[in-house]
Amino acid sequence: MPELPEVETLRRELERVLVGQIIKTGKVFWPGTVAPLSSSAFVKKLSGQKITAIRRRAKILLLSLSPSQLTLAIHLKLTGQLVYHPLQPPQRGRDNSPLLRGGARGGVVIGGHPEDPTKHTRAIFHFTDGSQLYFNDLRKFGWLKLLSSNSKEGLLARLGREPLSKEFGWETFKTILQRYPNRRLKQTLLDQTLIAGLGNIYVDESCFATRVMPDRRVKKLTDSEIKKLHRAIQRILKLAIREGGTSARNYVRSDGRPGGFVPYLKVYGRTGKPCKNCRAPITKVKLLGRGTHFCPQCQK
DNA sequence: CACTTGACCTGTCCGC
DNA sequence: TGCGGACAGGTCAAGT
Repeated sequence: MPELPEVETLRRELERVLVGQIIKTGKVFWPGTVAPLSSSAFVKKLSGQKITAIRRRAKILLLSLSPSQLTLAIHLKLTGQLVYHPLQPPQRGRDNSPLLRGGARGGVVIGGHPEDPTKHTRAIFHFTDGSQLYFNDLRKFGWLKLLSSNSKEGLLARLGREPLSKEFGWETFKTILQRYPNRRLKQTLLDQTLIAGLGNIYVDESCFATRVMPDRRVKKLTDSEIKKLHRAIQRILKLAIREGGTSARNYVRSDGRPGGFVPYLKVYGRTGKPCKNCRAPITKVKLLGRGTHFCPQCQK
């Protein structure tokens, strides 16, 4: 679920609160999340490191660390979350009763943090100012990797164009599409080695906005449709970023609140509901092994 | 090359 | 109520 707009939303939010922070320590609850390093090696390498920058490439977050010069790469895959808990200032008055400290289930932890790890918390980072970053991941597909400069290059080498970059003009987009003329449009749009950052939601939405069926052979697209699709992809991604992403299922922003793009969805997750353009019921089929939503009347 | 299946996982939902 | 199965959908590997 986290696609480019969701990861970019997190990048912007975390950049504000994490750059300059020093990692005091960490805890790993599911070793697979940090493989191939052991949990202890992972924590040891991170401890004492300062976060100097947070970038994004495709759906990957890249945290630059100093002085090690390593990069912490984070992929949320389907259900990953990064939730930041700022330090809660100690409170006074009756709420400060020791009885509430680390108290019973549902109790507030005064001067601590709003939540204990959930059963889906796979790792926690503790910063020297007392704040924490939780990595939650229901399905355990997400990962955290500590990379040298070389291994980082290796990881990023195969990724295609950033769809919101200056280099992604419509002519470039056309060239990319023509690379595999016999493919279905959806397959090329999802191919991270060609275009980096689109996922199932924004592909279906972009196809609807262009009034094109996702299973169209790429070579059958007209120039006018390619231009329209190019504009639609950029417009939808930008709007979704502005809205903080799409919380269709698990995704939340770094403060735990959902993104605001769901009301803008025209086809994704609207199976059987009337098309917002023509009232025909939105149809869902399986294409390339993925749930694929479209309007049978509007899209050709 | 196009396309499918399975693997990695756990939760929700639906029909019986 | 529980139980089995489909489904969610990012990515890669392996097979047809």
